[in-house]
Amino acid sequence: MRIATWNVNSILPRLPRVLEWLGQTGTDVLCVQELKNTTEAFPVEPVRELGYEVAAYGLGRWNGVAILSKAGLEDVTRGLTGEPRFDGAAEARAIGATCGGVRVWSVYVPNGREPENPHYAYKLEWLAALRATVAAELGAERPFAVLGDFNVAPDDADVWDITAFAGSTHVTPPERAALAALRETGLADVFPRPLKYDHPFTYWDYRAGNFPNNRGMRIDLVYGNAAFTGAVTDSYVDREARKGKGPSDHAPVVVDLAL
DNA sequence: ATGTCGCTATGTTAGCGA
Repeated sequence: MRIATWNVNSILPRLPRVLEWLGQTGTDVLCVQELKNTTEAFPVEPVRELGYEVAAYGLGRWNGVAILSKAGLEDVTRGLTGEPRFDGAAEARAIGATCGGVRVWSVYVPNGREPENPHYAYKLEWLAALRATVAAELGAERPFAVLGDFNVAPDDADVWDITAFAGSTHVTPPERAALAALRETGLADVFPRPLKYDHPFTYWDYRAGNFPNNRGMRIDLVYGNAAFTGAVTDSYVDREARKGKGPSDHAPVVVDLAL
């Protein structure tokens, strides 16, 4: 089974590339983030024509997550248990489903903006709710993984230049501690191969030639339990999908499993 | 580092988020 995660930065303008990529890679289960649209506006038909079932969760112009599967799609859950709101509003940042016996969550963790911004406290609260939701669902038997845009670089090596991140979100100790607490429920980082350079980045800002200069970050992650990681045969970042006309600013992370 | 992209309303350009 091939499972992947991809922040597409709006599903409608990205649809041609997503469809082409699904056809090329034969991905069985794709976790999508940043739909930037409502559940109802998700382009279900063209995805269905490729053989995928779709579970989408979008509330408007921001956020939005989905799971596309041709391995079955059951027990869909929208939102986290005890999920915090921001500025009084619910946001569509998490969706879970069981696909061919594997429980997957597609998550889009809040950005945090700046450490002083209320969005940063919201980010930490959101990660705590993710941990609680995961802890309640985890079992030893069933393969389980949380995939998505975590908006946290787990290690200094996961950004192109740690000195450029002084005072910034994505690298602060509380954010990294929240990831560590998530792993402590029984999950491990499925570390992908880079297809180029020494270190796998998954996101490069559109501006300033960041992609050609490889000024990237590894913030799109796959956290799996032992039943999941024990079945992994390969994992890589498909940086080819960041190239060319009209790409997302994120590349997909692909995981192959002997399941 | 802030050079781009996508979205919406204030609407054919500005402001916001990332």
